[in-house]
Amino acid sequence: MISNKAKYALKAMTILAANQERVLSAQEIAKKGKIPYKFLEAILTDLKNRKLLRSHRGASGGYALARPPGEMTAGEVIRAIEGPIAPLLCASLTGYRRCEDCVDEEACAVRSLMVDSRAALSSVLDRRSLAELAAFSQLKP
Amino acid sequence: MISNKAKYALKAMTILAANQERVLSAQEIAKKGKIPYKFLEAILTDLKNRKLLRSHRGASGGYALARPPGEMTAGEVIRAIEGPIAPLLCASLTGYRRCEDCVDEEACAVRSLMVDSRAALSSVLDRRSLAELAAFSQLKP
DNA sequence: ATTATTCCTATAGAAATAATAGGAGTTAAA
DNA sequence: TTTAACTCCTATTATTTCTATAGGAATAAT
Ligand code: FES
Ligand code: FES
Repeated sequence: MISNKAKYALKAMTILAANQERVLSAQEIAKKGKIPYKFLEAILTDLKNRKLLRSHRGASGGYALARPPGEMTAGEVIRAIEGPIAPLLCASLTGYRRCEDCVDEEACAVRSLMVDSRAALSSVLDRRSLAELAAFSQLKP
Repeated sequence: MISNKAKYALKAMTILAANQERVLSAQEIAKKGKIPYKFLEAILTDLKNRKLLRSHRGASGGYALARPPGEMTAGEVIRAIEGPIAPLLCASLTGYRRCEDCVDEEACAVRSLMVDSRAALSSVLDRRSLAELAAFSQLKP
């Protein structure tokens, strides 16, 4: 289970991808995505610090994707907010950490299960681009 | 990311599957898996209440799998401890719940992504039996 | 100037996580 | 029949994470 925060982040990024030509204000995104405004602000700041968004201050400012939506993936967004997608750190590529309680990692059945889970998850999250998400959301306009 | 609790549950179930012939005490499992004893006790109680384990009280008592390890899956264990494996409830089969903030679920790109993620995860977790986990852990004895 | 924005810091309640503690009840074996 | 090894039950607690909310300073277009 992912947090609301990650879900809102994905929604916001999808909305931005679907309006790639314009800069959207946090207010606009909050309204379109039914996301609590102040919470969204914090999320957008995170995404900006992680270099997934660019921001423009002042009147008619707002947020825009840092790169073309075809080159950004859902996995990146989730990692930016939640950290590694592997169910256990011992199975993570991006945030590996040893399990104190497992003597032999190579022989650990739980780890092997989680390595496979990570791969399965990654095959979905790291292959789906924001462009695809935006396209899907416009199937029913 | 899953909780320590779920990880310990998987380890405990794997240990039990690898010693299918005997009844193991919580102490024994705690030692073999390097799991905090009192914490493990609570976990085993959960697994028993969810009918994944059978317990025998008193001297030479302990815990044993409720069914043959070939017929129990990692997915069952995780669901018993963590609840649904879908990243969002709107994408869950076992614990479906509507998203308040999404107007049209069918057109929601985030949901579609999570439906696919759930399927990918399930294809690993619901296909791996405890017997397989036990076998793996004995590759290096 | 005015207004619409991002940006920054601080706060905070609620829930989940990860245990620990102590003891009551059960059962097999000595 | 005692005793030791167990499960089982009920609390308690510290820490962290989640999910926001509040208020105002900095910035930029008009
Ligand atoms: S090595 Fe991480 S669960 Fe065993
Ligand atoms: S319906 Fe659940 S995220 Fe949109």
